[in-house]
Amino acid sequence: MSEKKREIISAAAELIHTKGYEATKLSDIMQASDIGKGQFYHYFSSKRELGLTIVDYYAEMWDRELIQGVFHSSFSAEKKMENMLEWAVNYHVSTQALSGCPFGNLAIEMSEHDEEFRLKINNLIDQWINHLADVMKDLRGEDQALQHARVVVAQIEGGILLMKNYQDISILKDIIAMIRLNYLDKGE
Amino acid sequence: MSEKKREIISAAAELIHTKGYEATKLSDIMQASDIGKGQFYHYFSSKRELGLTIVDYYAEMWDRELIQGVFHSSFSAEKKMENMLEWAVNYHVSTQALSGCPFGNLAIEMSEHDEEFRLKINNLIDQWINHLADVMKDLRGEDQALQHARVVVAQIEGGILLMKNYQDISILKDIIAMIRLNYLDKGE
Amino acid sequence: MSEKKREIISAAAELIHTKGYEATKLSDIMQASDIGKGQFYHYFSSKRELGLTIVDYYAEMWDRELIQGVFHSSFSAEKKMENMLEWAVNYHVSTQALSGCPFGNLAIEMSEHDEEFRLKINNLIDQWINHLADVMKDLRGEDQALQHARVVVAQIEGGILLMKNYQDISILKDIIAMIRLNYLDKGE
Amino acid sequence: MSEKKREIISAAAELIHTKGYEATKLSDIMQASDIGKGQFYHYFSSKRELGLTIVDYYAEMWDRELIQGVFHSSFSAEKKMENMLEWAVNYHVSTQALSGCPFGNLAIEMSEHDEEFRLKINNLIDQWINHLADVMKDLRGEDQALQHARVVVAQIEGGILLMKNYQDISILKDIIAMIRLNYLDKGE
DNA sequence: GATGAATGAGAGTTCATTCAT
DNA sequence: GATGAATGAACTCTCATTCAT
Repeated sequence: MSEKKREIISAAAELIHTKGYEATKLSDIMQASDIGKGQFYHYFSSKRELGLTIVDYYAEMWDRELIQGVFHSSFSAEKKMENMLEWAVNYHVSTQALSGCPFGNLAIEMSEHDEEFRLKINNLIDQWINHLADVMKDLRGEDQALQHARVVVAQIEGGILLMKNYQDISILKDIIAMIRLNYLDKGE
Repeated sequence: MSEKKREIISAAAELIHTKGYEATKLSDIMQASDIGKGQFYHYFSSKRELGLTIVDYYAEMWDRELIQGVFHSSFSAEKKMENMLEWAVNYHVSTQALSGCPFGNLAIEMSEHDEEFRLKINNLIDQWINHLADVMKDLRGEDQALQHARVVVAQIEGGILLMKNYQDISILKDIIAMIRLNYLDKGE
Repeated sequence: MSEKKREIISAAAELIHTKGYEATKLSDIMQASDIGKGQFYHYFSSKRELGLTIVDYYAEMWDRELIQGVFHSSFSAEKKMENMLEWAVNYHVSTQALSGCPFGNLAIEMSEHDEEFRLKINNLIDQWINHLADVMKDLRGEDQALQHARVVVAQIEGGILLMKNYQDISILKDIIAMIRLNYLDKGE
Repeated sequence: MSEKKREIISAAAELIHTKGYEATKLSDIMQASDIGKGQFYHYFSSKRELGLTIVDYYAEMWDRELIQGVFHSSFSAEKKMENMLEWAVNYHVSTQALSGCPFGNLAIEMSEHDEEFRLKINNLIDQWINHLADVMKDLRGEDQALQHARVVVAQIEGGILLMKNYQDISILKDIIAMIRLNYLDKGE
């Protein structure tokens, strides 16, 4: 993939993360990645195609950081869970972004009226939940492992939503802390 | 408030709930509420003002159904919690809408770049959390009541997000069931 | 129909007559009828809809001048034929337009890839041929009346094509004269 | 001329025949002849130059099939006329194309606003008419030979126009049959 | 209080053409 | 001789908003 295409994707990803898909205009993207109209359409056939490519771009990051970096690591279940929680918070701390979850936002904006977006995003979320369910099995046995995984993911995504609405990252930190308390520090 | 204005608000609220604020066009609203351009601008000075009015409209519903109907009722803390959970699920069951949470969606779409929207929505969420914190105090003592309230709200909002992305209401039902298990059926 | 809409139609009809449908740009139409983009789309939902409306506009003229004015007149068959030929030449003489036949041009441009255009135009041509076939029956009996009607229409449309390519109206006049000779002055 | 250039010309000729000059985009041509932007501009300096080249390409075919193949043959005038009529119908039968006459279409689309196109096409048509006039002289004497030639060409081109608008080749066949009847089977 | 015509900036997209490699 | 990235004007169309009646 050409350098320029990558540049467009990452500039657009950031814009869409911040403003949403619909509110991000092609002109914003062109300005942010310093290209003209023609060049944009040289690389992408439409704004929607760019949007879908961005989801793929998140999917790669996701796979690298979460699936490979956390779940496929050789750490213990406890440590995996801990790393996942840290990773979730750190993303928002490091970017100082109070924009929320990049694909959580897209999930809400696109799921109902664009099936292709929905499925791509759902694939990410479903992977997350399933890998977490495996960790749950190690942590607390087979019983309701999937349900607990869903609860944790919901809690994180909901926590990010609250953080965004309060524009205060400590809200998310607190909620993540509660997950830790509930699933990791139980017996202590 | 004139009947027509109310009609516009409720038609627009539904559209925005489904498609989002940005993706809902004035023309959609005019068509859905059967009015012309002139009449719209007679009642509202701008699309944004309508949007803000819609948040107020949700605030009324909110106050009626959740604050008065649940938290200010004379039921026990357990029953209040139970009713709140039922109310949360029922909204999505009854409307068969897989559109998600009307103001949760707006929170994500608007919080970062429109402070007035953010504050209005935050007011609703904050009320919810604070009233729930009171219930928590009754249920399980002062300790971390606010944190637990936030966790529950996050879990519900996150559950709705997952439900929307899976386009499957059972996801939300399961997550709500887990909250019930965690906070209500503990000792049983 | 509003005056403005009529103005747009007639300005656009002339442009499309001269330059063709595809080569006539919205900006040409806007300039010629002195309107802005918005106003155009207030009256028409698309360029194509305008195009179809223009065919209807020709159909009206057609009905008025040819069907009512010539074929439904109380003249003899000879006189009807004569009037039709005169009308055909006069259109091109009076407008000094060497643009050809307004809907003959469209027939060629649109027939193959836009069925709605094709059918609308075909309706005009078919009416012409059928009314002329009736005149032929009066003139020279039932035998091959339809075939002769088609031949005459083909000769006229083909004559207009030659006229346009030679950019010389005398070509058309000559061909019309030959039709007259063939069908009207036979016995003389 | 390189093989590739010939390929581009024939692919573009077919596209323009079907869709028209304006509606045929460079991208269509590039796709149909499997070349890139650079290669196109290596062989042609512009779309217009390609268009003019295509008329030349038709002129060659024209010369080969009609002028040499029919008019310069050693057949009798009757047989030449007959062969010309057969050739005219066969082109549309064999290609099953209801796209009409390749340069008749161009004549209508281009004659009025591109003098170079007009003259090139006019050259073809004029040759046709003049050669046919010679045949007419043999067939029916000097009297109005040119006029009759024009009428026949007009009838054929008009017949093709009707055929295209009816999307029915039998219309053309019928009209050609009438020419035969009029000029060849007269005395029989 | 209501209508819908008018506005015009800007949306996403197309396209012939140029240019660096 | 060939590639495809880059250009930018122009294209059809959208939209929130204003204005005259």
